Amino acid sequence: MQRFDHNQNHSRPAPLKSTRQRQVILEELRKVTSHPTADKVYQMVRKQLPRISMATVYRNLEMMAETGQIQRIPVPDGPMSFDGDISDHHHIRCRECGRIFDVPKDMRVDVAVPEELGLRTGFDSVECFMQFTGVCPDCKK
Amino acid sequence: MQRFDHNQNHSRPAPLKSTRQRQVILEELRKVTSHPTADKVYQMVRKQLPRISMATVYRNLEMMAETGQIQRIPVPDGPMSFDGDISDHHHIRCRECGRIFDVPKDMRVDVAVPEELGLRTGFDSVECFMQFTGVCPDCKK
DNA sequence: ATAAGTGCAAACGTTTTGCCCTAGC
DNA sequence: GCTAGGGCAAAACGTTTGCACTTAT
Repeated sequence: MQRFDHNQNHSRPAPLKSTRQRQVILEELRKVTSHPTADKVYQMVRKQLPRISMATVYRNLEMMAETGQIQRIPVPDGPMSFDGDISDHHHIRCRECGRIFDVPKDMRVDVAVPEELGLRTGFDSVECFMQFTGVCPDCKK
Repeated sequence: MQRFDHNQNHSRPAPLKSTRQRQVILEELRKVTSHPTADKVYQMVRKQLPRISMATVYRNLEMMAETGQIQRIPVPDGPMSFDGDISDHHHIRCRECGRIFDVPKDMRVDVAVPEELGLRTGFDSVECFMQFTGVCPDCKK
């Protein structure tokens, strides 16, 4: 089934139990800058919790995104990536190697646009998903 | 396997044969404004070509995107959509019903950003994928 | 004790593939 | 006649779900 709403700001109630799985997932995600996919997170936490399942990883990533503890980074035409850094920033993805890097959000971008767009299209609560791509310094060779 | 490059501007050689399947797919895509997914395109062309297969639809959509005859619209967290209108414009997607609408590209958006970003990140040929979301007039009720 | 959370395996929706057949050139 | 392209079925991929078991509260 198709899910249309990938907005992460609908905060849901915080989890009721504190589990080792959750702790490790969040820890690992916060200690890297690599914006891993669910599968990468699974590989990372498996070193500490060899019996953890993918389902648990997915369930917790989803929950953490909805409670605002992590950020989801939808990758057009690729698997979802995750970011333990929830500060407001952009991402730039290398078209060669696929790696995602942070971009500080201090530029004159997408600022006045959503309101203007709402007026012109009749849409409510307009948001803008934006992702930069390019060829990273490493891949320039 | 993961595909990182969803850029549609790497024009590949034009197809060698003209087939009925190709004609119908392109026709149908050009006659609607609804930005259908591959499955929707399949349903559309099946009325004229009941024996066509999904594989053919996917193969042709990919080829047409790479030869610049159609546009791919990656939908974050949803199936790829397609647009027979290849003129330069943005899209806005309703978070309630999932429909995609056109937005004219005449706003002061993403203009000077890529160059500046290149300087600041060391990336080459920076591009910006941008997609707006909101609640469409119909879904406001 | 209870119910939230886990692991496992199976299912899901989307997209791709291999193989053999069909049909444009 | 040659080979690009098609149909079919199966596989691949990322993700979700049902269910019985475990564990934090």
